[in-house]
This record gives sequence, C-alpha cells and structure tokens, in this order.
Amino acid sequence: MLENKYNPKDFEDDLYKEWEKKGYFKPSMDESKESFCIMMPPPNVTGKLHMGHALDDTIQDILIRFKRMQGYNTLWLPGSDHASISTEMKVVEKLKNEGKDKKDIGREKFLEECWDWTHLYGGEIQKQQRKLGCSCDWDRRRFTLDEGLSDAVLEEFVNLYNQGYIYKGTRMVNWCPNCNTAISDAEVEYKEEASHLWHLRYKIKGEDRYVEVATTRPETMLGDTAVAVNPEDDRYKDLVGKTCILPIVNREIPIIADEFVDKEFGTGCVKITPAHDPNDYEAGKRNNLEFIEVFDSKTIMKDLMPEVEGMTAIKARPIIVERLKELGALVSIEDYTHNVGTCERCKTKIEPRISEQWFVKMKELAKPAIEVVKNDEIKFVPKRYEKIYFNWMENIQDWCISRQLWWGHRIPAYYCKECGHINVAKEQPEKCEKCGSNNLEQDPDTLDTWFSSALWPFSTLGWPNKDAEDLKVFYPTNVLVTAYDIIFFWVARMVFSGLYAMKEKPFSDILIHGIVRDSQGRKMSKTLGNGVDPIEVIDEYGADALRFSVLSGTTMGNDIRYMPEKLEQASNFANKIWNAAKFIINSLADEEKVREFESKEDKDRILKVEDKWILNKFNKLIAEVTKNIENYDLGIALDKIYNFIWNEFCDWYIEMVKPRIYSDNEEEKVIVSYVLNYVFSSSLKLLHPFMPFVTSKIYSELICFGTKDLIIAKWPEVKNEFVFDNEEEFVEKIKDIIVDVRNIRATKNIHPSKKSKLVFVTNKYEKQLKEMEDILLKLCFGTSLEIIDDNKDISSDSINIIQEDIEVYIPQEGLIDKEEEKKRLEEERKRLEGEVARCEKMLSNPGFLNKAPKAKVEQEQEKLKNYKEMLNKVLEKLK
RNA sequence: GGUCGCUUAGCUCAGCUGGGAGAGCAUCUGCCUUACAAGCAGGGGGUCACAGGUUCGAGCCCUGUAGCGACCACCA
Repeated sequence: MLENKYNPKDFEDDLYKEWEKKGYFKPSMDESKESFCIMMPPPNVTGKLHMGHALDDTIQDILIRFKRMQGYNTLWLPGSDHASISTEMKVVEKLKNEGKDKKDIGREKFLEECWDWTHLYGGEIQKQQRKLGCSCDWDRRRFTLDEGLSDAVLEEFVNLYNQGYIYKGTRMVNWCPNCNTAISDAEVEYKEEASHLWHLRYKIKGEDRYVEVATTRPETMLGDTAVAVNPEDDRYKDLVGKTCILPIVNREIPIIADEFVDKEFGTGCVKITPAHDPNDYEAGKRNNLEFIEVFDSKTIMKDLMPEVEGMTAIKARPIIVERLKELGALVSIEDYTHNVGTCERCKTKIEPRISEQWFVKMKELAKPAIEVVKNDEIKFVPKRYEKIYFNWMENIQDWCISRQLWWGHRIPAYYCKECGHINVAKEQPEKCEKCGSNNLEQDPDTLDTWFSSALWPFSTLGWPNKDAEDLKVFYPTNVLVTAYDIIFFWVARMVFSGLYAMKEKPFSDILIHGIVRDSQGRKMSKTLGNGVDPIEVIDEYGADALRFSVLSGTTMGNDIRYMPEKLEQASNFANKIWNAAKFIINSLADEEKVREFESKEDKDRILKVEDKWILNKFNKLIAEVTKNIENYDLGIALDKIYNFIWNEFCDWYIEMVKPRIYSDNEEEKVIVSYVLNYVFSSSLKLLHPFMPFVTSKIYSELICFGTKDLIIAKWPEVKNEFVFDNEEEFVEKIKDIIVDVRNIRATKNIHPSKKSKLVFVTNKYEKQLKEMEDILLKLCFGTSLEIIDDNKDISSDSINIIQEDIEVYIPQEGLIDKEEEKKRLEEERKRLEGEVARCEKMLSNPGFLNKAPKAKVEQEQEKLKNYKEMLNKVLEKLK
C-alpha cells in the first residue's frame, strides 16, 4: 500500500538495502548477454560526497540502470583512491597537532598512522553514494593501495622501465615547498598575481657602463650566473663576451647571447638564474653556466649573503632590495601583474627546482593515444572536448612520477650501495644484478597517485592476471564519465596506460559533463563556503529529487547551476506520480481480467479512441527516450518523460477515462485499467534510471506483467499493436477544441457549475465523437451532446469554435454578449487571415516551390487548404 | 598569445540533420471539480547579443564585432 503522502524518507533507504540484498547490483555474468561496464572514477578515500560527485554518479547510475534493464551483463565498479598528497598532508597536520613529526616517528609508524586515518575517515563517501541510489557492485570495490592494485602498479612500472619508458634523471621540476615534494606539470595551477618588476643594473667589468635587467624575483639575483641578450640585438652586440659584476656577492658573470631573449621586452637584457627558473635552466644548460642555488627546498636562504641566511626567500627579499638600493644597483620598481604557478593541492607557490626524479617518457606513448581518438575508436561526448585532449597530448612533456612522500606506492627501484647500479623489480632482489652485492636500498620515494589511477580500468578487473574472468568479460569498458577538469590528470593517462598495458583502449566513449556551480554561477569551493551538501539535499527532498535537479534541462558538457527551485519541481513531480499511482491503484479492475485483456489479440477493436491516442503517444516516447539515452542526451530524455507523464498522461488521459472508471461497466473498467496500468508502469520504467526510488516503490504496487522489482524489469519496447496515428491526430484536434472551450469560458468568467448543451458539426468524425461523448460532456462542461452533419439549424445565440473538419456550437440562451462573441470571431478571423497569408506567401515563392523538399511543399498546401476552409466558416458567421 | 564555450521570456536554462520560438520558476485571472492546493484550468510576456553573408527559408550554417566565462601556453 502507498502511504497517503509522498515522503521519500519512508522508503528510500529500505529500497536500497533490498536491492543490495537481492544482489541486483551484481553483473549477471550471463555469457549470452553483451556486457556493459563503467568504472567509477575513484573518489578520495577520505573524501565526502559533493555536488560534482552527485552529478557524476547520477549520470553513471542512469546509464547502468538503463543497460541493466535492457538485459546487458552490467557492471559498475566502485572504489576509492589513496590520494597520496592530500592524505599525507592531513596526517602530517594531525601529527603536528600532537607535537610529532613524520621524520621522528619513521616511515613504518607513519604509514600505520595513514592507514588508521584512512580507516577512520574512509568509506564515508560510499555510504553517501548508497543514499544517492548508486547501483554499483560494492563487492567488487577496489582501493588504489590494495594488494591487487599495488601489484598492477609494480608490474606497470617494471614493464615501462624495462622498455625504456621510465627513467631517472636530474631535471628542473615543479616543487611545492609546502607539500615538500616534486609535482607534475598538470598539478600546477597558474594564477595572476599583482606584483612588481624590479629593474636592476649590473656594472660591466672594467667599464663605466651597466647592463639593466628586470626581474619579478629580486632575491634570486644572488644566484645569477649570466646576463643574456639576443644575438640579433644590435644594441648589445659589443657586450657579448664581456663580464659584469653581480652586486652584493661581487661575482663576475658573463654576458652571453641566446635566442630565447625577446628584444622587445624590457631592456632586452635578461638575468640568468639557472637554478630557479625553467627558461634560465635551459639557457644555463645550453651555455654551460654554473647552477647556484639561492635557497633550499623549503625556500630557506642559503649562505650567499650572511644577513639573510636562514630566512625564507620572501622575507629576504626586502632586505636584498634595500641593499641593492644602497649599492646603486636598483634602478626602479614598477607595478606588474604576472602569472605564478601554484600547487593544485595546497595553493602554495611552486618553485622550479633542480632535482633528481623519475619520469615517464611520454612522446612515444602519446602517439597511439592520439590515434585512437583521431580514428574514433574512442569518442569524446561532446566532441569538442577532444581538442583539449589533443592539445595536451600533442604538446606533452615527460611525466614526473616520483613524489617525496611516504603514503603511496613505493618506487620499486633498489640501489646497490656497492656499485651504484639501479635494480628495478617487483620485489626486492636478493642481490645486485650487476655486482651481486646484497647491500641494496630501496628508493624512498613514492609514485604520483595518478600513476595508479591511470591503471584503474584494468587493474580493478584483475590485471596483471591476464586470465582474470572479469578482465576478459568487461575490458575494454564502455563509457567513462567525468568532468572536464580531469581530462589531463586522469582520462589522458588512462588512455595511454590502457593502450600500453592491455594493447587495447580502456573505454569506447568518454562522456564529459560540466561542473556544478552555486546559484550565482560561482564554482563551489571550501574557501568560499558556498558548497551545497548533497546529503542535506537528500534529507530534505529525497535522492530522486536531487538526481532530477542536476539533469533536468541540462546539456552534456555544459556547467550546471544549482537551483533550489529545481528541487521543488522535482519533488512536486515525484508527488504527482505518487498521487497518480494512488488513483490508478484505487481504480484497478480485477487483476485476472486485466491479465486476460493483455493477451487479447483484437485490442484494436476493443480500445477506445483515447486509449489508442495515449498508446500511440507512448510508443513514440519509448522510441525517443531510448534513443536520447543512447546518445547521452539525458536532460532531454528526462524532460520528455516528465512532460509525458504530467501533461499528457495525468492532465489528459486520466481525466478522459474517469467517466469510464466511475461507470458501472465492468468491461470498460478492465480496458481502462489495462491501459492505465500499461502506460503508467511502462512510463515508470523509462523514468526509473533517473528517479529509481519513487518509481520502484510505486511500480511494485501496480499490476506487473513481469517482475515486481522495477530495477530488473525489462526496458519498454515499441509495440506494433499500439500504432494508432490517425486516432492520435483526432484526439489532438479534440484537445484543441477543449482548450478553446475552456479558454472562452475562462475569459467570459463562466463558473464550472454552469453547463450547456454541446452541438458538434462534422461529417467526418461522427463515430469517434460518439465514442468520446462522456469525455466531451465532462471536459466541455456539457449537459448533452448532439452530433449533426450540417449547421443550418444552429441558433445564432451560440459560442462558435471552428476546427479543421469539426465545428462546435455551444448555445448560450441569452447568456452571452453577442457583440463580445463577434469580437472574438473577428480576432479568430484575423489570426486565420494571417495564417493564410503566410502560407500563400510561401507557396507563391517560386524558389520555395522549386527547391524545397516535396513533402514540405505538400504540407504547406494542405495547411493552406485547411486554413482557408476555417476562415470561410468564420467569415460566414460574421455575416 | 592560442583554443574553446556562452549570449534565447523577469530569473535559470532547453532547442535533434536549417522548415511556424519552448520548459521550470516568477507573474496575472478563475477554481477546495471524489489522485494530487506540493494541485486544476486559462492568460500575458521574446527584433533568439550585434553586423554582414550563404539559402527558397537562419535561433541553428559561415565571417566579423562586443560582453562574459573556461582552459592551455607564458617574456625576464
């Protein structure tokens, strides 16, 4: 039984438990069925569900539920990510609060702390995903640091290394002084910063001249090892080869020529600090310059200038500037805005820093990854996002994968303390493969978290065990669903990792959605405090409403604005369905007889015109919605279902069949019950992927022709026995007439209780009109219905409604103002004249007649004919 | 500097391969009609940013302009 009121809290949690208990989230593993698999992007293990997850998970759940109902062997595999940097930072913070330090407690103890933290705060998000209704197979859930996935990481690393794709090298990398580790290029966010440009001058040795340079970081001048000019720059040609004196430290540095210098910028002279700037680093290497570090990995100043030694670079800056000023080396300070790189995790300014790290050689790996998208083996939806992908892949730099962290997969490289050889193997070798020494020490660093998530589509299925059943059945997976902000971090890396390790693409489609913004269009963020907690929304409106609200009226790939009004709309809709269900259940006829009817073969003879109308419309809905979902047009699909249920089924069909339901005709009740039940329960099937809870709850109360569990019910298919285009056309006409009647009565302020006789004039639809007598009486506020084939004897004291092939007269017996009625007809005349003119204009255009498709021309001719007929009738009335 | 997106009703947004502008909310009018007042019925409201072009026909295709937004690159 359904409660009187719709209250999602009453049943959502229980329904979810039931689904899970019955094992409906698990793949059937039925070999005769095609498989369909989605890998859930693993959220941070200690993370909380935010609106972005809610959107991402909802989309995936819709696709999975849709395919499950279509009979596919469906797997949606969930899991979580160890999130090395952010977890490590939180644990470090926790230790700090306890007065402890990671180095003091040591690696082993620290990792214990991390696991404790993970177990304490982990798993929360899974509970939240359950509340949202995610139908993923929890028994297959994976964690990027679990045994299997760690094995996959080692396998991949060793393979890449052995084939020369991974190397260790000294490079300038992005260094986060706060996280105290190297990070990859993708993890650097550039932000505009208002700062200054300091103009300095260095005296040329042995001359009374200076070179002027500009810098945004004056403190780095202590580490300058050259000044560079463009070789083509005539102004400075004579300086090249000379040296100048670096102030403060009084070091003699060369003036060199290098192509990278832009003659137009500033003075055309650049100070070169090879240890602290990527461009200068390259220039330094090209020109064999010295690399002098000004400060260390935590930006603590070294001993180049005693007064600032031990300070942070930023504190040292004013002191150095002051000194330069004293020495006459400061020319000017100019306001200047420039972009500074910050750490994507902690927002600290990153420092370019020379250090020894592990890299993945990318150029060659990227090639096939570009190819599979170019040749459409992998499709981006919407397609425009492939440009972002190409742009990145085609300009890819080697990927720095080592992190100076402990929480993560430790790099499987073992250094021989005797001969220095690097042994790379999945397990620590007994002895050095080169010299045989057993004095080996493992690299202390761990791998970038994204290295393990890049393997997600196959590591979760059992790889590197190539015989794992899941791997055989589900790889390659079908669709990857994610927001556009993660294309580089994850999507791109999964593609080349999959192609490398599996020799096959990881998925066929990449479905990219936007991000959820707040009601003012701002990005939701912790610092702004404008985030919306999906769980609070679910508590207030239910999971179905939340799911509806993030998809209704949206386009895939565009950002979505969080609108609380949509939640109202959604819960009103759920309530509407609820009430419709109550009505249908209360009016159901004997179940056996309804079942009997379902198997009848001459339904065409028995069904009434309005039944055929809704059945035909529903057939079309099935076809459209199915296609929309297959094309990932989820917003369109949802809105079509919404409109059908509310505006066609509830507002029209239910109203139309009430006379039959309230009659004593048992046979009619059975027919109506059948149609109500078939159309409504099948509509619930279409809606189920979007709003799984309320649809399931209601569905099981209806007469079910298959399972009572909607989640595994068969997806509706178009039924040929329900194709009734003519009936649909007719009923649409009747609906127009009814709207006209209501409109006229509303404008004339006629109370619903005031009813009148109805006279229909037609020589085409007598039979159908007769069939709809009760409906017409009810919806047109009639006392009696007369159907005649000519309008000669109609009293002039009537409201006239003129439709194609049908006229309606509503005698008003002195109740209406004749002048007003005339005015109304005049307006109708104007409208029709406009229509006729429009058609005629079109049809008198030779270009249109010659070049437009025939069907279009015929369509317009038909319209013109009808409008003319209607217009003539109106003109007749106005005589 | 490069790339991409957006600009449609008061607000938030849909609008499929070009063929008579749509929804939700808001607003106005009338209804407690036995599923639903979280509702029913009816109405008002738009030079589809601007300027050109292609076409018989443009919200949709092309070019350009403006405003907003995002991403990539980065010159001290």
